[in-house]
Amino acid sequence: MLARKLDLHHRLSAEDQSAILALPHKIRRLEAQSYTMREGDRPDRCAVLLEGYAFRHKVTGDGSRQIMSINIPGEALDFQNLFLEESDHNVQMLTRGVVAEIPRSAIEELVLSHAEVGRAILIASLIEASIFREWTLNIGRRDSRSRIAHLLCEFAYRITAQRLKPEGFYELPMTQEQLADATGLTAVHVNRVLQSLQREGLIERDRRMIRFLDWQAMQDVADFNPRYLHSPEIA
Amino acid sequence: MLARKLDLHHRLSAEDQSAILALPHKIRRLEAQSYTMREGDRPDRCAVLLEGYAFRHKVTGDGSRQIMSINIPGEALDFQNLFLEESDHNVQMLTRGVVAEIPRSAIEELVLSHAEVGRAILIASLIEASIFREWTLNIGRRDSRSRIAHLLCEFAYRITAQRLKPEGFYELPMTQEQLADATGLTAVHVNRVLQSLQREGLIERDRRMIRFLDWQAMQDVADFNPRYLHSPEIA
DNA sequence: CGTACGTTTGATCTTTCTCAATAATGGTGG
DNA sequence: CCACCATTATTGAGAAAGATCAAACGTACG
Repeated sequence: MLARKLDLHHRLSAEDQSAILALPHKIRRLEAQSYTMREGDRPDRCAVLLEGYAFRHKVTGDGSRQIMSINIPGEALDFQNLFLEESDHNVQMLTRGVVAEIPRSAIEELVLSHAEVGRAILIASLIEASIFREWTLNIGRRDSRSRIAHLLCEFAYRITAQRLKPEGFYELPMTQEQLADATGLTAVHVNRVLQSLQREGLIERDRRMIRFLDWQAMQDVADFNPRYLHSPEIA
Repeated sequence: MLARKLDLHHRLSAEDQSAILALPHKIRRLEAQSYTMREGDRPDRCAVLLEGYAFRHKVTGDGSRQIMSINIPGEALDFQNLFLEESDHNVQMLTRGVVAEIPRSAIEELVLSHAEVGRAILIASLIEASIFREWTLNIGRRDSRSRIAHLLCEFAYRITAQRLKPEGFYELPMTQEQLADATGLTAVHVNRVLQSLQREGLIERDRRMIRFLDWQAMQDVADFNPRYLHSPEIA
């Protein structure tokens, strides 16, 4: 279950794979909104997301929230924290879901005894860092229309690469307020932009389902180039 | 020279230290604005910054630039790229400076033979990722005043922690246009905000020199909490 | 079937951008 | 050392994107 799902973007030997498989872990079912890590916590375990979606966020002193990334099934939620003393951000479930929790000590040992696994964890962490950089560009330098389109493209691309997407449409399990917190906008403005994308025939919406009517046009509006995802697969 | 400067935020054994010391490298003097890495390049070496300042940035399709971080002496510039196939961003010198260039292959071997060094590189990369996240929060959720104050605080804090700062003031080697590209603002607005911080007696400026007149007040304006820097030292 | 949460709409306000002009500054060649 | 040129900083006026506030409308779920 664990090794089949854990996506490390890096080929591992059978021996390394079975070392991962042998990792002690506890399967845990989580409700939407529950935290797997809070800013200030000492990380003592790593959750691997098996089902459902999660997100990372931080909050300013005056209480506004910025979401810094979305996590999809197959991704480890806590590599960003596990090797540091103290978490600098929150990790929260977007939907209900299932995680496998691995004790920190087991991973520490694995990394020291299996250098290639350490390398794989480094690579996965660096790819996430690349996503953070793209989000900084997105929020700092694109207008609201491109920003939102970019988020939609990234999500569609990633779930497609992970073979989680059925057929031209998908569920984006985020409220408009969460979308706003991910793009540095307000929920009201997100609502208006979504409506305008719909009016122009780029997407269709039903509830939280999004259907792309023109993938190429969306990519153009979004200024989306998947290079930063460092994905071996093609969408 | 190399190991004395390379700052890895992680204690290493004498054996690991001397392995780093033994790394083949070439000292190179670089002019301001010169690139050490461009988006799309295959990373084949890692530059360690010995003198001067550098920055990371990306450019949107319509040509606007977003700076994602500043690097100061002692930091490795290319851990973010070295373990991936293709660079997803540019790294450029802010000032003239000196770097030590280490071949990728030498680092790859070192990481596989010295697991603790690999761990140190992972930690350094994760700290940089934490800085990316804080910048996303800064740009997405703080107003222009806090944003700029935050950048000034971070820079002051980091050069202080690295013992590069002389005495209450320091040179921030950035034009107002670069400051704008780092904060998601325009140069004109940066100019006005700097003047207002000065008018209110928070900072003094002379050329690119910045003097903090009230460190606590600046931290308050900036909503600056150094936790995200994961720095062992105290400022 | 009521309540809490999320979405949509309209009106108005503010921050920040844009455009354009002027003033300083720094570095360079003579 | 000085004149010149390119870059950077500063200022003002007007425009625009997105925020804010407030209310109404839907919808899911207990």
